[in-house]
Amino acid sequence: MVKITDVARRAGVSPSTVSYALSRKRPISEETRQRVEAAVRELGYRPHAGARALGGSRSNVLALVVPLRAGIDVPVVMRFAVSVVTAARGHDHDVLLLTQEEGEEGLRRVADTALVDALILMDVQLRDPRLPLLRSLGRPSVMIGFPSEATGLTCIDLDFRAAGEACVEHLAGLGHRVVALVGSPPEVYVRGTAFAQRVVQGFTGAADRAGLASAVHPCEATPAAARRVAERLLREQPALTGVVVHNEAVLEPLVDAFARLGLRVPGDLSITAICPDALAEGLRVPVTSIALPAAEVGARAVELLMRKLAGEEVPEATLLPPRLTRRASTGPRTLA
Amino acid sequence: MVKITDVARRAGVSPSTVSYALSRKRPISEETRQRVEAAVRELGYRPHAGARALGGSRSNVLALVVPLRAGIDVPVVMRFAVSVVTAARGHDHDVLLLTQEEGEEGLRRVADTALVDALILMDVQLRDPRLPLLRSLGRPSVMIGFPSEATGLTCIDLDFRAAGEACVEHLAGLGHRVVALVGSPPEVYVRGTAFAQRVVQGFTGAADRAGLASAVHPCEATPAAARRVAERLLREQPALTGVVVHNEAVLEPLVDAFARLGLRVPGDLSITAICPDALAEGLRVPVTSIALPAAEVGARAVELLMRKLAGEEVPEATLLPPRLTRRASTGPRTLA
DNA sequence: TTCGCCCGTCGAAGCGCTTCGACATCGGGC
DNA sequence: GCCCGATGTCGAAGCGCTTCGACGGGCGAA
Repeated sequence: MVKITDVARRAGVSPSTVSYALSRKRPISEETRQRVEAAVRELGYRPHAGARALGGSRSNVLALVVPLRAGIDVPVVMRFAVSVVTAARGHDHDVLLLTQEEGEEGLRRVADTALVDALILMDVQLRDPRLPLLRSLGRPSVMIGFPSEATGLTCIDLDFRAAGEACVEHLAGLGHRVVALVGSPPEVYVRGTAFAQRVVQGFTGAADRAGLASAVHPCEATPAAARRVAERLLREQPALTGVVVHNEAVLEPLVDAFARLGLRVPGDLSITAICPDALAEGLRVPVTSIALPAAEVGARAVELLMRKLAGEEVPEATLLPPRLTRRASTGPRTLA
Repeated sequence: MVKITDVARRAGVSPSTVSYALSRKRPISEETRQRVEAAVRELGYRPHAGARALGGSRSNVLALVVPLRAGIDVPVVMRFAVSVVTAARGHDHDVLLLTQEEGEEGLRRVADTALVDALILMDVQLRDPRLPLLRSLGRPSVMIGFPSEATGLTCIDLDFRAAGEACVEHLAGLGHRVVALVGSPPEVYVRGTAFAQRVVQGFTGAADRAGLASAVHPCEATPAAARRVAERLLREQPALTGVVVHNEAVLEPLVDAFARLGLRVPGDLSITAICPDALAEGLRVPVTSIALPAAEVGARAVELLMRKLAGEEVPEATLLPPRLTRRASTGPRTLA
């Protein structure tokens, strides 16, 4: 193994100079640095990760905790993971993969052994048991998703309020005047899930600003509930022509229910959703939708972590702008 | 941070004794060990990973290289990854996630910096450019999948020959006397892909042993090709009642083609496949199939690596027994 | 000219752990 | 009763890197 002293000898300098030349933590003359870099190249020098971590108290490794739970969209998780790894490499860091299963003990372990410098958590729960731990870990962390109470921590996610707004604005732009939001199950709002409420706020606010008539309907995650909501919508808002769905589980049954009620999409009814692209694309009528920008979230999460590692202050909450993908389910209001 | 000297002081022994007590690399009296362990618990001691790696020249980290390429079945990859992480944790190791994108340079980097002790590669190509690198890396590695030439390396995968056999035996057991294999595209056989040829060998051998009439049909990965193969099968083997499909891309079109030709499954034709469970389950007629046992492959890969790290010799090739899942697509031969 | 300063470099002291050799103690075999 | 080999423990020497303090030389200011 070639070590720093070998490089030093070859370049005719001391080991500390080599270290400084490579880390640029102290001024080194251009000429000396050139010689050092040449020696590094010629010898194929690679600093020993363990030694570096021990000496410099930085391992240059991030922990990424991925969820396993049922109901998780695996391809989305994978996209997060890949974007995190790629972004981390861009900052000269590697990524250690932890499974949710390892739980708090796993987090504590990798943090306490200084195996990692910082952590990224995915699939954060509203009342996530790991929050107090994160606060006391003594290492920077970023959560992908928003728990109900995250003071002192850092979160990043899609801006669900803007997503709600974007859906409404899209419909308004197509001429729709009466819209409805089919939302999450009632208990989600009761628990105060941040992202669900944000959607409602965005939806309602945008509808008001655009002068649309609007209504919000929470909906259980069952096909039967979807059917009931569909019927109720038509009864209570006979002039309804635009629907926003923020409830993955009922999107398909809801579309079916509308069809069974004799409504054509988008002829009679335009539908937009906030859901994974795969779901929106796979339906009989592909649905105009806003998806979670996994790649961007991952990259930004890493960036936040790097800034925290550098001692910078970062915002507690980062919200990413939604992007709406037009598909077959939305069209201009037809004046029947 | 609590360090080994703190533990030593508390337990009233020297640091080296603590080290030996914990690693059990030298005999330590039961009583002393108890005291050391108590001190560890009371102080919440965690050995510093970097120091450990530096002192002991073992980082206790494995690298896992996951594929990104198009056409990759992401959930399957994820299942591999999770099983590798879980198995690694069972051996007190962590897992560093590398993306295929990083390429050979990434492998060299994590190996040369001693960030990892050993490597696991997924999605191995037949003539994988990384093979010579693996041989020269000076660290143990295991490949999931078989390249065409892997002397001196270690591979593990599903036993595709046995999978071919199992399909035939299942059909033979149901009374079928004339069977066909719809295989991979011709060029796959031309290139000598190990796993494709193994399936053919297993299929043919088992058919011969069972006294069945059999034929093998390579098939391009297009719906049109699937239709052509379906027609040809019926023309050339009029008495055909059993089909084995080893070509994910054409399974669905092939089933459709048979339906369009007026054959009912499994009434007229029994079909088995070697493909991911999700695909087999998702078809109109769920297909009896043999899937890649991702969890087991991952766990075994880690085990092989651990044995190599321990200096043991391990077999170059490990083949896992296939397991056939019965679904609706196979039934007894009906004597029309 | 001299003082003080900054630039560029060096030497040495760790970082926290493992491991090697040494040493003391204790039995058992002759 | 003595020697020898286990057995159990200790001290010290690294592992390869970073970093701190120091130092010499050059330069601008006084």
